[in-house]
Amino acid sequence: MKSNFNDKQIQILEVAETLFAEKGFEGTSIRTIAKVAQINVAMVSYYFGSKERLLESLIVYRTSDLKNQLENLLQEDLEPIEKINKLIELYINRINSNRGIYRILHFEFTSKKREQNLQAFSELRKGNLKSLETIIEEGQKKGIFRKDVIIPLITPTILGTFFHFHMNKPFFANLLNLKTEDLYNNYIKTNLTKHIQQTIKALLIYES
Amino acid sequence: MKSNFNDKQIQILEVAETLFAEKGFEGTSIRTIAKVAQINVAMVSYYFGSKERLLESLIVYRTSDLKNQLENLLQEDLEPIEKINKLIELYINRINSNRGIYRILHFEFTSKKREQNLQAFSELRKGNLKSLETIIEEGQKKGIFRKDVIIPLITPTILGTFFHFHMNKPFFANLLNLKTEDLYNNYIKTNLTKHIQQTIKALLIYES
DNA sequence: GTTTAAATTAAACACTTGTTTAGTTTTGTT
DNA sequence: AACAAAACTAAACAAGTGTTTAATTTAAAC
Repeated sequence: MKSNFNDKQIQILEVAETLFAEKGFEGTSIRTIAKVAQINVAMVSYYFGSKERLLESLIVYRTSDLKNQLENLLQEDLEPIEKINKLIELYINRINSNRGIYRILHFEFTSKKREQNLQAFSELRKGNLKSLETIIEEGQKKGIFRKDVIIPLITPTILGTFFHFHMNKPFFANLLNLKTEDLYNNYIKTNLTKHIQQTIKALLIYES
Repeated sequence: MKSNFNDKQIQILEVAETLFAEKGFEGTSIRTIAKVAQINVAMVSYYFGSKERLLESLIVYRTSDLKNQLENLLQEDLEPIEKINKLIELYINRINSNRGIYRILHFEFTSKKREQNLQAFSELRKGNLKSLETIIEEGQKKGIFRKDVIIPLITPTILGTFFHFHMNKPFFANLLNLKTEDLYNNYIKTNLTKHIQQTIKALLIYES
């Protein structure tokens, strides 16, 4: 799929992404975006119409290929628990290397004003949930997974754990002695990912 | 402990809490606060010094009694797993009935500008973590809990799951058919709480 | 009842906000 | 080279921002 945005638009989108993620949507002014992107203030209105529609464009720009990645995973020839582990890894890797946009989504999705604008995002999420359901039902049929788990609550556990950790980065970096960016990223890729996989596996398999 | 704020200040704080939670800190103007609280714009500066220090006061005002609640729980004569379950219930109940301030904390804590102002909050959290550690180590000594869990990552799983659910309220209310506020609240109190308890229990007890 | 301090007010201050306008420059096409 | 469309600009616009000022009202102390 070819991008509908030209070079200049992409330049603006990427600056906006960084700033929105750092200071929030309301906390970022068009003039700041223009200054950092080294363009005239009027260019944002010229290319995107308004600040609000710049945000919408940004979301479209960044969330258009996750769907395929998930569907490919579904097709792979793996045990259900392996698929779950890979799904968790995929989510974390993806969000971790697109921190900006996911932080923005996380922050702005609740705002009632924004609700309707982000409906495309809502559809994406429903699709993702369907993929997860498919995997878990496969495991249940095979008798590996327990049947009394509430599937829609598994995503909050996966993503919520990651986000809560990441949103409180200063706190955990201090607590766990992750002094450099590398140490922090490495902790996510290894320990945090493992913790989430361990948690979901236990939840799906443990019989009380 | 007696509150250091007078009636007028509390009135302002509670209006600010509602508005900050709804529209965010940057998204809320002092003039809006003044209008809703039916006071003059200058009163905020008069009583709190600045908008920023109004936020600090709000945090102090709202998070000063959680510590005791947790310490009382530690003293109770219960099995470790029961203590964990009660701790989860305590967290969710508390955050759920103080949604405003916790949403604000969740949103504003990451902002680099705010980091140092919220240090009191950081100390509170470290204390909470210590309490959780005590309970889990008790369970490990008794041979009930496995020993390879990363304790500091359990809080992110508990709170993250709850927050992720709650921050995406429109999405989950739609998905799970929770049409009224009551249905939504009831779902949190029953299903979501149970899911989190089930998850943490499985994580602590399940042996791979 | 007068004095003194606290509470409250409307107005002004200086500055930032998103957006639009009316030009100017650049680019591509014939 | 001439033209038209696209890209870009500085300036202005109206509205909103947090904070301060100086004046007034209310309350407490004597």
